[in-house]
Amino acid sequence: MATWLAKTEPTTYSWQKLVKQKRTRWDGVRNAQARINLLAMKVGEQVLIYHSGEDKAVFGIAKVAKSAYRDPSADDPRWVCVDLAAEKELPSPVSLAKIKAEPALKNCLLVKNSRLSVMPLSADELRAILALASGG
DNA sequence: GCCAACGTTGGC
DNA sequence: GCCAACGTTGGC
Repeated sequence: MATWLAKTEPTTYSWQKLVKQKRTRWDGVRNAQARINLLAMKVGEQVLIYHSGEDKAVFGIAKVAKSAYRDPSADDPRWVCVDLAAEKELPSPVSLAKIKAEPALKNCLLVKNSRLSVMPLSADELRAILALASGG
């Protein structure tokens, strides 16, 4: 089972808003590589939600509620979106600084490719982030 | 098909 | 506010 990380600008759409709404359409992704990742998501897979901009931290875990389908917010029918449902909030947010300071996460795409908005996480990377979230 | 110019994202 | 990294566009 794959795990993912999706970025959002909290002023545009935040983890807190997802918790309130319980479920949302994750649309607006306009990057070819991110699109490939969206297409690979399967229902039930976990997606860490990361805030860029002011917060720069992972806040919670969502689950894929609906796999990729045409993004109605795009003119070009090739862009896709998924539906995500809030699953659980991390015990504490994991900041980008902590992620960068953690040797196990040195090569994760969040660090390596700061402009990618939807990316896969390896099992080890997920473990490392969750460990940081519970104070480890 | 190459590459310079430009736009955007996102960290600092 | 700045700039590096990256993607896209358009002239050739």
